[in-house]
Amino acid sequence: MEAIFEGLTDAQTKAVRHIDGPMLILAGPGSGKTRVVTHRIANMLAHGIPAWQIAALTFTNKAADEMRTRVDALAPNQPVWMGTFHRFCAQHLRRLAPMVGLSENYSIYDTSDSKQAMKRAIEAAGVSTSHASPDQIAATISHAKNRLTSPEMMEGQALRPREAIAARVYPVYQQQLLTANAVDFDDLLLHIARLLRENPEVRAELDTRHKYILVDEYQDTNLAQYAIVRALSIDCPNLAVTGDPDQSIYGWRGADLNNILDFEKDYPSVTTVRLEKNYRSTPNILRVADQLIRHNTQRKQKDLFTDNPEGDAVVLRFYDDGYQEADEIASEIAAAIMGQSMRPSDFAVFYRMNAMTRSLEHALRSHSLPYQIVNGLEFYQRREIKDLLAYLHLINNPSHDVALTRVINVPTRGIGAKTISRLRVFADFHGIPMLAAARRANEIEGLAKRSASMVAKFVRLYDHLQIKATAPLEDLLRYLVEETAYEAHLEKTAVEQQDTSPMANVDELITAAVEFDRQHPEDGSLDAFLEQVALVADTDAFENENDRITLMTLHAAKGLEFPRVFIIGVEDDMLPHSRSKSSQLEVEEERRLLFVGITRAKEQLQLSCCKRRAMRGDVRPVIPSPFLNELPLTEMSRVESSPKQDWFDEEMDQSYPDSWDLPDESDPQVRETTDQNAELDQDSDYDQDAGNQDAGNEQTPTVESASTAKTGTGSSLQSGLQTAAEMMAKKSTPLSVYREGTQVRHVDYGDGTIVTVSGRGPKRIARVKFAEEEHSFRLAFAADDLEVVE
DNA sequence: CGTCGCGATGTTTTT
DNA sequence: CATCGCGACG
Repeated sequence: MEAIFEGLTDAQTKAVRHIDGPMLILAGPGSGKTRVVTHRIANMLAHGIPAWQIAALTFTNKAADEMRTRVDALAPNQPVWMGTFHRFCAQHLRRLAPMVGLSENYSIYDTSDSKQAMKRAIEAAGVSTSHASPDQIAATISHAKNRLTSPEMMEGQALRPREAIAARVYPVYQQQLLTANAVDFDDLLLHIARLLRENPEVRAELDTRHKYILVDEYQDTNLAQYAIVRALSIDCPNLAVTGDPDQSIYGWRGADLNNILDFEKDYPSVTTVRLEKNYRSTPNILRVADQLIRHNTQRKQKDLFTDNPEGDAVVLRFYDDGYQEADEIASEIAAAIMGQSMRPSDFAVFYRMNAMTRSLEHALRSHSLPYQIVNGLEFYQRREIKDLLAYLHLINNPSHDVALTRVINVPTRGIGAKTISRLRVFADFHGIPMLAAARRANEIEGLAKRSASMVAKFVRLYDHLQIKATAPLEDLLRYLVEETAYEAHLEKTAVEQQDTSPMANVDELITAAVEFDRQHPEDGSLDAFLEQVALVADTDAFENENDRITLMTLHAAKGLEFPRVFIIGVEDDMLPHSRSKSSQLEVEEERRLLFVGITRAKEQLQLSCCKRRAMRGDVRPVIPSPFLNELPLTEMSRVESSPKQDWFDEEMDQSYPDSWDLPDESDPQVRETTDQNAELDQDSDYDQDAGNQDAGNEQTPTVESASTAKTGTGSSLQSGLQTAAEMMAKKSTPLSVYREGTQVRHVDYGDGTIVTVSGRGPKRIARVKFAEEEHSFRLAFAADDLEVVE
């Protein structure tokens, strides 16, 4: 009990002590919010509240995992429910499915699935896509769902042309989802929200069941999520929400800032706690963040303060182009790891768009620096993975039309587009799933005898696979690969250019399945596995515990912290993004996005901006982000790039005016600070090398320092770390000891022999035969667990 | 029916 | 630049 309150401030203690009744925790960045929430849960448990009555809803899996880990440390093995809103809904919907016209084994369509379904619905609705693309229609419908608008409601109110078009597709799309026994991401929330509203018994039951509810990042909730939380807090209004209006960055997804701004009105008896003291960042960093966010109007003024030491000035850095930006950041990180004994995991690079990782990856790799890209998709986007998952989906839910369409001719079995289209039309006409239509292939007019028999053959294969539906996942997957001759298909259709062998990915999927079986011995059903895959993406698949530089979008950065942060591409049309400049509200959200990025940094922060950037093929001049002018430039360290001496640059430089500078040069304050900073640069001790070189007139100092750093760091890493990027260094790598026939020992499985090794680089996978079983290991991650036996 | 290659096309952020 | 969709050919 003592430990629960140890070292907390008064405000924190107040929040942790609070048990019954509504509470609003306004938590600035780095104010120990997670600490408060987890300690509060521990305190509730200590007061005898049953763990199963507590549910903590988060926005991302990452946040839920973090919370779980920290609660476990305080109160081990308590069945407190922690997870995302979507998972929460998915689990309740399993049980309640029949009430909304679904079966328990319903499928969750991911974004690409629903895109497919959307296209089909658009076609079936006879809507032309010349005025609105499928993506736009999908976005409009998604938005409607997030506002709890049903197809009928939309018909009555549709005003704008785009909405009118979407309103015609919406009911068709929804009906097709129902027929497919499927839901999209939005439906998970929508179905539950409607159930709670329309069904008092269900509402009352769940309200009591989840007597204590915590919501994290409340500023990011949309109307559907708001309605859910509200409905669960009527009889038992023990709702505690945490959030920060300044960190609301999901407006585009329907998040409504008013949910948090009006919380005190919704729950008049609320206890409000403000956590304003920052434990994370230096005053330098906080002042920059504070100055920036003050330019927003949609906010509650908050005073951020800290006891931390002053630290280094925030750096505002200009580079010639994205390549230089990436390369110099890599050099700087390499130098810091070498000279200041920093670790790769101390660094993070944030950017507005996923597309900006290319040059970074290249640079980090050439510096032999280990990194990880926190990015959804990737693995689950791969063709072979999607194929196999589609089979699993279809086995689990015979109505999954998107999955059927994907696999019916994979491997090719003579069922072409025409046949598929006939099946679809027949299915639509009878309102049945396509697999059911396939079973009645002989009834379909105009279907060639040959095609019909191919379809029949596929149905037989399906029924054959179906037998194994309840087997352990590993068995099922292996059986599936075997029976469909999938490996042969992969070889036949191999695209010789990938650095990863498709079969290695298949092995990895099997490994994931084995892992899932192991972690869920009781409920390890196919259903649960697919749900997990659908709701996780692989954002948090491999990230904790490995010592790597983190690359991620500003959105993904929320909730995290790093000693040293680089934010790249702080440029106009990038941040704010060109598509988010149409309204003041959108620009404010972009500003909050930068605010979130800045406040992730604990010790050092650099914002950078290029003079030109390669975008979709050609190089274009860049205007610095208008946000830069909102920062306290006088106290920041401004570093210009050293112009390279080659014809290309000279030519390019001529196309830029000498006065190239931040926008709005008429502002006298900016001019002044700019000049002052020219001096500051020379004194800056943030990075001695870079500072001196950039201030001086030497010819190619930057290049020089980069190459020094490269070799130096490479060797230091060789001795210390085992990482994916390190393996990519062309010659002898530590992991090369893993070959076919190598004897290894594993902590859990004992002694074994490597049977095969496949894939290259970070995806290199070894298949190991142990006494009783075989397992695949992604060497980059498992090397520590696989000890080589002499 | 299947595959290949071309041209056109469009690029934010995520459960 | 990269993917996607479509059209022509085998």
